[in-house]
Order: sequence, then structure tokens, then C-alpha cells
Amino acid sequence: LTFADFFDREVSDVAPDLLGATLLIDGVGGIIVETEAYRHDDPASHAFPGPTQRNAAMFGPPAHAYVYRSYGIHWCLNFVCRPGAAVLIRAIEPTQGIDLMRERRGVEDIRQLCSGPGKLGEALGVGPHLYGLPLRLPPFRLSVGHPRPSALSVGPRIGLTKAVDTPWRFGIAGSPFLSRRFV
DNA sequence: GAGCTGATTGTCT
DNA sequence: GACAATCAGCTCT
Repeated sequence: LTFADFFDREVSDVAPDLLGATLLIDGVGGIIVETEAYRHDDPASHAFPGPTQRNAAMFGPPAHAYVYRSYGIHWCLNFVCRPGAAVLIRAIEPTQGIDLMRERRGVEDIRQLCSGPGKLGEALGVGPHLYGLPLRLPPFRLSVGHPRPSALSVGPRIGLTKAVDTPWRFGIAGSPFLSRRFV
């Protein structure tokens, strides 16, 4: 399975398979512990209405970054899979560049650095300069040849008003670095 | 621990 | 002009 082929699969398969992978941006980051899947034909997806200027990267090649601004405030990072599908990176266990993340976030508690898509974006320096960039190359560093986590949690996605019950949120069971507990 | 509210701005109808 | 894949800070329990 090549790097690009890893992403050229059903997004609901890619999202759980990313748990345990290491993501760094300019050497800052850690282990992915929480993800969500969004499909082209999924009413909750930014791609659902079809291609627009904002979601263009979601219709580009797999294994590239889709970045969007949330609530006019936060920058959130996604990995593009098949056309119109992407995985939202929701939480990371910090392992590298922790001091820089503390500085960027303005908090000390390591659990508060990357426990949510907006927090993670701030901690890793996510911004529009990363839009559409390949995940294979710097400033990204993404290892997908990782051991499978011992147990996964699955549940509905967070913060949506559509497709509220689709269970496409995935997490490493019991991780203290999740954005929220799974019920 | 759960639940509410305001902040803030790009995007699309 | 409505709304959003969020967060921090607040209340109450």
C-alpha cells in the first residue's frame, strides 16, 4: 500500500486507520488520537453541495491537505481521500515541539494543547498557507506505517446539525488527549 | 460534569 | 443575510 493508496479508500476506513499515526508540521505535533470522516454524499460534509472555491481541495488528489476556517476564528486540518471526501484531524497526543505548542496556545496543560480541531490547528500552526499541499512533503511529516491501537472508540460526529447520528467519529479508547469522551 | 453564550468572519443562497 | 466540522468562560449542580 503506497502513501497515496492509503488515502484512496473509503473515508470511513481511512479515518480509523489514521489513529496511532504520527503527524508533524515543521517538526511540531504528535500521535493522532481522534478523527472524523466526511463523505461527498454526506449532508454534513463541506463537499456535499458540490465543488466551490472553499472546498476545491476536497476534489483534488488524495493525500493532500484541506484547510478551512471554522466560525471565523479557528483553522482546521483535513486529509483528502477520494473526491469530495476527507478526514478531519480532531485531536493529537503531543510528543514533539511541546514548548512551542504551549507558547502558541498560551496554556501549560499538555492535555489542552491539541484536544480539538481548533486547538490542534493553533498548536501546529495550521493556516491557509497549507491549503492543498501534499502530505507527503515538508512541512508535513506523516507516518502511516504505525501499529494498530489496541482498542478504538466509535461514535457520532461533534458539532453538526445534519447527519447527526452517523457514527463516523473515531478515537483511541481511553486516551486522555481526546477532545471529548466517547459515551 | 453538563449546559449555555458570545466572539468573529468567510462563504454561499 | 443566515449560518457554520469551535472554543473559552461562565453558571449551576
